[in-house]
Amino acid sequence: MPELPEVETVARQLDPQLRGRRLSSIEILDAKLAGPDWDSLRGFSIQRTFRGGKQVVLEFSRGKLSRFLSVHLRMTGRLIWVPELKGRLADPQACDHYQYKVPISDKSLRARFRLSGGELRFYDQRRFGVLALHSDPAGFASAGVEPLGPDFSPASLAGMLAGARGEIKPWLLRQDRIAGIGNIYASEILFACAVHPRRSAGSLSPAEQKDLHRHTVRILKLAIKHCGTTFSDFQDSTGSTGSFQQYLKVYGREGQACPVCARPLERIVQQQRSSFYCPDCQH
DNA sequence: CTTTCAGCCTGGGCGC
DNA sequence: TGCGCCCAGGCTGAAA
Repeated sequence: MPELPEVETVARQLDPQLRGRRLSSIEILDAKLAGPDWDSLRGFSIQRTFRGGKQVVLEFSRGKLSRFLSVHLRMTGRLIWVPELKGRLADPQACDHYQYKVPISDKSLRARFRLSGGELRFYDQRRFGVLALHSDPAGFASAGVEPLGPDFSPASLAGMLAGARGEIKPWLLRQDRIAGIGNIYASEILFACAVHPRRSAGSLSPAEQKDLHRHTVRILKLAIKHCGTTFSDFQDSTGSTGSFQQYLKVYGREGQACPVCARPLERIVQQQRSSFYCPDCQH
Protein backbone atom coordinates (compact mmCIF):
# COMPACT_ATOMS: atom_id res chain seq x y z
CA MET A 1 0.00 0.00 0.00
CA PRO A 2 1.84 2.44 1.54
CA GLU A 3 3.71 5.61 1.52
CA LEU A 4 4.96 7.49 4.53
CA PRO A 5 1.58 8.51 6.01
CA GLU A 6 0.13 5.01 5.71
CA VAL A 7 3.21 3.38 7.23
CA GLU A 8 3.21 5.95 10.02
CA THR A 9 -0.42 5.09 10.69
CA VAL A 10 0.36 1.40 10.90
CA ALA A 11 3.31 1.96 13.23
CA ARG A 12 1.33 4.25 15.53
CA GLN A 13 -1.48 1.75 15.69
CA LEU A 14 0.77 -1.22 16.41
CA ASP A 15 3.00 0.46 18.96
CA PRO A 16 0.62 0.38 21.94
CA GLN A 17 -0.72 -3.00 20.90
CA LEU A 18 2.68 -4.67 20.79
CA ARG A 19 4.71 -2.84 23.43
CA GLY A 20 6.20 -5.16 26.03
CA ARG A 21 5.05 -8.39 24.45
CA ARG A 22 7.42 -11.33 24.47
CA LEU A 23 7.99 -13.39 21.37
CA SER A 24 7.73 -17.15 21.76
CA SER A 25 7.93 -18.40 18.19
CA ILE A 26 7.73 -17.44 14.54
CA GLU A 27 6.06 -19.29 11.72
CA ILE A 28 7.13 -18.35 8.20
CA LEU A 29 4.54 -19.51 5.67
CA ASP A 30 6.10 -18.02 2.54
CA ALA A 31 9.48 -19.43 1.62
CA LYS A 32 10.47 -16.06 0.14
CA LEU A 33 10.56 -14.70 3.68
CA ALA A 34 12.92 -17.34 5.01
CA GLY A 35 16.52 -16.26 5.35
CA PRO A 36 16.91 -14.27 8.52
CA ASP A 37 17.68 -16.34 11.60
CA TRP A 38 14.15 -15.98 12.93
CA ASP A 39 14.67 -18.34 15.83
CA SER A 40 17.28 -16.00 17.26
CA LEU A 41 14.42 -13.65 18.17
CA ARG A 42 12.80 -16.10 20.58
CA GLY A 43 12.53 -14.74 24.07
CA PHE A 44 12.97 -11.14 22.96
CA SER A 45 10.38 -8.52 23.92
CA ILE A 46 9.09 -5.65 21.83
CA GLN A 47 10.24 -2.27 23.07
CA ARG A 48 8.50 -0.11 20.53
CA THR A 49 7.22 0.09 16.98
CA PHE A 50 8.07 2.98 14.72
CA ARG A 51 8.44 4.04 11.12
CA GLY A 52 11.62 4.59 9.10
CA GLY A 53 11.06 5.73 5.53
CA LYS A 54 8.35 3.42 4.24
CA GLN A 55 9.24 0.64 6.65
CA VAL A 56 7.68 -0.45 9.89
CA VAL A 57 10.35 -1.27 12.45
CA LEU A 58 9.88 -3.36 15.58
CA GLU A 59 12.59 -2.90 18.18
CA PHE A 60 13.14 -6.01 20.28
CA SER A 61 15.34 -6.47 23.31
CA ARG A 62 16.44 -9.16 25.69
CA GLY A 63 18.64 -7.92 28.48
CA LYS A 64 21.19 -5.72 26.78
CA LEU A 65 20.67 -7.25 23.36
CA SER A 66 18.74 -5.39 20.69
CA ARG A 67 17.22 -6.60 17.44
CA PHE A 68 15.34 -4.66 14.82
CA LEU A 69 12.73 -6.30 12.64
CA SER A 70 12.04 -4.14 9.59
CA VAL A 71 8.96 -4.71 7.49
CA HIS A 72 8.62 -3.22 4.05
CA LEU A 73 4.97 -3.59 3.09
CA ARG A 74 5.58 -2.73 -0.57
CA MET A 75 2.26 -2.89 -2.38
CA THR A 76 -0.04 -5.14 -0.41
CA GLY A 77 1.65 -6.03 2.87
CA ARG A 78 -0.31 -5.71 6.10
CA LEU A 79 0.62 -6.16 9.71
CA ILE A 80 -2.25 -7.09 11.96
CA TRP A 81 -2.27 -7.64 15.68
CA VAL A 82 -4.56 -10.52 16.53
CA PRO A 83 -5.19 -10.68 20.27
CA GLU A 84 -5.95 -13.88 22.12
CA LEU A 85 -8.90 -13.98 24.45
CA LYS A 86 -9.60 -16.97 26.68
CA GLY A 87 -7.19 -19.04 24.62
CA ARG A 88 -8.76 -18.13 21.29
CA LEU A 89 -7.40 -15.84 18.62
CA ALA A 90 -9.68 -13.05 17.52
CA ASP A 91 -11.07 -12.84 14.01
CA PRO A 92 -8.44 -10.87 12.08
CA GLN A 93 -11.15 -9.36 9.93
CA ALA A 94 -12.53 -7.67 13.03
CA CYS A 95 -9.17 -6.51 14.34
CA ASP A 96 -8.04 -2.95 14.45
CA HIS A 97 -5.99 -2.43 11.34
CA TYR A 98 -5.27 -0.28 8.40
CA GLN A 99 -7.60 -1.20 5.54
CA TYR A 100 -7.23 -1.06 1.82
CA LYS A 101 -9.01 -2.62 -1.10
CA VAL A 102 -8.66 -6.32 -0.56
CA PRO A 103 -10.29 -8.00 2.43
CA ILE A 104 -8.01 -10.10 4.55
CA SER A 105 -7.76 -13.60 3.21
CA ASP A 106 -6.09 -16.57 4.85
CA LYS A 107 -4.53 -17.24 1.47
CA SER A 108 -2.29 -14.20 1.85
CA LEU A 109 -1.06 -15.00 5.37
CA ARG A 110 2.74 -15.09 5.05
CA ALA A 111 4.12 -15.04 8.59
CA ARG A 112 2.97 -15.29 12.19
CA PHE A 113 4.85 -13.92 15.17
CA ARG A 114 3.54 -15.52 18.35
CA LEU A 115 3.64 -13.09 21.22
CA SER A 116 2.35 -12.98 24.74
CA GLY A 117 -1.36 -12.26 24.50
CA GLY A 118 -1.77 -12.95 20.80
CA GLU A 119 0.07 -12.90 17.52
CA LEU A 120 1.26 -10.44 14.94
CA ARG A 121 0.38 -11.50 11.41
CA PHE A 122 1.93 -10.47 8.16
CA TYR A 123 -0.44 -10.70 5.21
CA ASP A 124 0.74 -9.93 1.70
CA GLN A 125 -1.32 -10.74 -1.34
CA ARG A 126 1.27 -9.89 -3.97
CA ARG A 127 4.26 -11.16 -1.98
CA PHE A 128 6.43 -8.12 -2.67
CA GLY A 129 6.87 -7.37 1.01
CA VAL A 130 10.23 -7.83 2.70
CA LEU A 131 11.04 -8.77 6.28
CA ALA A 132 14.56 -8.28 7.58
CA LEU A 133 16.37 -8.63 10.85
CA HIS A 134 19.11 -6.28 12.02
CA SER A 135 21.18 -6.05 15.16
CA ASP A 136 21.77 -2.32 14.91
CA PRO A 137 19.68 0.65 13.82
CA ALA A 138 21.96 1.46 10.90
CA GLY A 139 20.81 -1.74 9.23
CA PHE A 140 17.30 -0.60 8.41
CA ALA A 141 17.90 3.12 8.05
CA SER A 142 17.00 4.32 4.61
CA ALA A 143 19.59 6.49 2.98
CA GLY A 144 17.22 9.36 2.35
CA VAL A 145 16.33 12.20 4.69
CA GLU A 146 13.13 11.92 6.72
CA PRO A 147 10.83 14.62 5.35
CA LEU A 148 9.26 15.14 8.78
CA GLY A 149 12.58 15.06 10.58
CA PRO A 150 14.98 17.87 11.52
CA ASP A 151 17.27 17.28 8.56
CA PHE A 152 14.68 18.21 5.97
CA SER A 153 14.80 21.95 5.53
CA PRO A 154 14.40 24.37 2.64
CA ALA A 155 18.18 24.58 2.54
CA SER A 156 18.80 20.83 2.52
CA LEU A 157 16.15 20.38 -0.17
CA ALA A 158 17.74 23.12 -2.26
CA GLY A 159 21.07 21.36 -1.86
CA MET A 160 19.65 18.07 -3.08
CA LEU A 161 17.96 19.71 -6.06
CA ALA A 162 21.02 21.63 -7.13
CA GLY A 163 22.22 20.13 -10.37
CA ALA A 164 19.60 17.38 -10.30
CA ARG A 165 19.08 16.01 -13.80
CA GLY A 166 15.82 14.20 -14.25
CA GLU A 167 12.20 15.18 -14.05
CA ILE A 168 10.89 16.35 -10.70
CA LYS A 169 8.13 13.77 -10.30
CA PRO A 170 10.38 10.70 -10.60
CA TRP A 171 12.93 12.56 -8.51
CA LEU A 172 10.48 12.81 -5.64
CA LEU A 173 10.03 9.04 -5.69
CA ARG A 174 13.73 8.40 -5.08
CA GLN A 175 14.01 7.02 -1.59
CA ASP A 176 17.72 7.77 -1.38
CA ARG A 177 16.99 11.51 -1.39
CA ILE A 178 13.75 12.01 0.50
CA ALA A 179 12.44 8.88 2.20
CA GLY A 180 8.76 8.10 2.18
CA ILE A 181 7.16 9.89 -0.76
CA GLY A 182 5.34 7.57 -3.15
CA ASN A 183 3.27 7.89 -6.26
CA ILE A 184 0.16 9.40 -4.70
CA TYR A 185 1.79 12.09 -2.62
CA ALA A 186 4.28 13.03 -5.33
CA SER A 187 1.38 14.06 -7.58
CA GLU A 188 -0.44 15.83 -4.76
CA ILE A 189 2.63 17.75 -3.67
CA LEU A 190 3.46 18.95 -7.18
CA PHE A 191 -0.12 20.08 -7.70
CA ALA A 192 0.03 22.10 -4.50
CA CYS A 193 3.26 23.67 -5.75
CA ALA A 194 1.84 24.35 -9.24
CA VAL A 195 4.90 22.62 -10.65
CA HIS A 196 4.56 20.41 -13.72
CA PRO A 197 5.64 16.78 -13.15
CA ARG A 198 7.91 16.93 -16.19
CA ARG A 199 9.85 19.94 -15.00
CA SER A 200 13.53 19.28 -14.57
CA ALA A 201 14.25 18.86 -10.86
CA GLY A 202 17.19 21.18 -11.14
CA SER A 203 15.16 23.94 -12.74
CA LEU A 204 13.00 24.87 -9.77
CA SER A 205 13.29 28.49 -8.73
CA PRO A 206 14.16 29.31 -5.10
CA ALA A 207 10.51 30.18 -4.50
CA GLU A 208 9.39 26.86 -5.97
CA GLN A 209 11.93 24.98 -3.88
CA LYS A 210 10.57 26.66 -0.80
CA ASP A 211 7.04 25.74 -1.81
CA LEU A 212 8.11 22.18 -2.46
CA HIS A 213 9.52 21.93 1.03
CA ARG A 214 6.52 23.53 2.64
CA HIS A 215 3.88 21.52 0.82
CA THR A 216 5.74 18.25 1.23
CA VAL A 217 5.70 18.68 5.00
CA ARG A 218 2.16 20.03 5.05
CA ILE A 219 0.62 17.30 2.91
CA LEU A 220 2.41 14.43 4.63
CA LYS A 221 1.35 15.76 8.04
CA LEU A 222 -2.21 16.32 6.90
CA ALA A 223 -2.35 12.79 5.47
CA ILE A 224 -1.05 11.36 8.74
CA LYS A 225 -3.73 13.29 10.58
CA HIS A 226 -6.30 11.51 8.42
CA CYS A 227 -4.55 8.16 8.87
CA GLY A 228 -3.37 8.10 5.29
CA THR A 229 -5.04 7.16 2.04
CA THR A 230 -6.98 3.96 1.51
CA PHE A 231 -8.89 2.96 -1.57
CA SER A 232 -11.50 1.25 0.50
CA ASP A 233 -15.01 2.32 1.30
CA PHE A 234 -14.79 0.46 4.55
CA GLN A 235 -14.47 2.63 7.62
CA ASP A 236 -13.80 0.83 10.87
CA SER A 237 -15.23 1.78 14.22
CA THR A 238 -11.93 2.92 15.64
CA GLY A 239 -11.50 5.55 12.98
CA SER A 240 -8.07 4.17 12.22
CA THR A 241 -8.93 3.59 8.61
CA GLY A 242 -7.34 6.09 6.31
CA SER A 243 -9.58 8.78 4.91
CA PHE A 244 -7.15 11.04 3.09
CA GLN A 245 -8.49 9.80 -0.26
CA GLN A 246 -11.31 12.29 0.29
CA TYR A 247 -8.77 15.06 0.13
CA LEU A 248 -6.79 13.95 -2.90
CA LYS A 249 -6.92 16.71 -5.46
CA VAL A 250 -5.40 15.12 -8.54
CA TYR A 251 -4.36 11.52 -7.89
CA GLY A 252 -6.62 9.13 -9.80
CA ARG A 253 -8.72 11.97 -11.14
CA GLU A 254 -7.83 11.91 -14.80
CA GLY A 255 -10.51 13.72 -16.80
CA GLN A 256 -12.14 15.24 -13.75
CA ALA A 257 -12.28 18.95 -13.10
CA CYS A 258 -9.25 20.61 -11.58
CA PRO A 259 -10.27 21.84 -8.11
CA VAL A 260 -8.66 25.17 -8.89
CA CYS A 261 -9.42 26.00 -12.54
CA ALA A 262 -12.09 23.35 -13.30
CA ARG A 263 -10.43 22.26 -16.50
CA PRO A 264 -9.82 18.53 -16.94
CA LEU A 265 -6.92 16.91 -15.12
CA GLU A 266 -4.53 14.76 -17.10
CA ARG A 267 -2.56 11.58 -16.58
CA ILE A 268 0.85 10.92 -18.03
CA VAL A 269 3.26 8.04 -17.50
CA GLN A 270 6.75 8.73 -16.21
CA GLN A 271 9.09 5.82 -15.57
CA GLN A 272 6.18 3.42 -15.77
CA ARG A 273 4.21 5.22 -13.09
CA SER A 274 1.11 7.34 -13.52
CA SER A 275 1.36 11.04 -12.77
CA PHE A 276 -1.73 13.19 -12.38
CA TYR A 277 -1.69 16.94 -12.84
CA CYS A 278 -3.48 19.98 -14.13
CA PRO A 279 -2.01 21.13 -17.44
CA ASP A 280 -3.34 24.63 -16.85
CA CYS A 281 -2.25 25.19 -13.24
CA GLN A 282 1.09 23.39 -13.23
CA HIS A 283 4.06 24.79 -15.13
C1' DC B 1 25.07 10.19 -14.07
C1' DT B 2 20.41 9.26 -16.61
C1' DT B 3 16.41 6.68 -18.57
C1' DT B 4 14.04 2.51 -19.95
C1' DC B 5 12.56 -1.90 -19.33
C1' DA B 6 11.72 -6.42 -17.33
C1' DG B 7 10.83 -8.57 -13.35
C1' DC B 8 9.05 -9.70 -8.82
C1' DC B 9 3.59 -11.47 -7.63
C1' DT B 10 -1.59 -11.71 -7.30
C1' DG B 11 -6.04 -10.47 -8.34
C1' DG B 12 -9.65 -7.04 -9.75
C1' DG B 13 -11.92 -5.01 -13.55
C1' DC B 14 -12.86 -4.39 -18.22
C1' DG B 15 -14.14 -5.48 -23.10
C1' DC B 16 -15.30 -9.05 -26.03
C1' DT C 1 -18.91 -17.77 -17.78
C1' DG C 2 -14.52 -17.36 -19.63
C1' DC C 3 -10.44 -15.33 -21.88
C1' DG C 4 -7.08 -11.96 -22.68
C1' DC C 5 -5.54 -7.74 -21.49
C1' DC C 6 -4.54 -3.76 -18.58
C1' DC C 7 -4.17 -1.95 -14.16
C1' DA C 8 -2.29 -1.40 -9.28
C1' DG C 9 0.03 2.95 -3.69
C1' DG C 10 7.16 -0.25 -4.50
C1' DC C 11 11.58 -1.23 -5.73
C1' DT C 12 15.77 -3.61 -7.97
C1' DG C 13 18.94 -4.62 -11.45
C1' DA C 14 20.43 -4.93 -16.14
C1' DA C 15 21.02 -2.58 -20.25
C1' DA C 16 21.28 1.43 -23.23
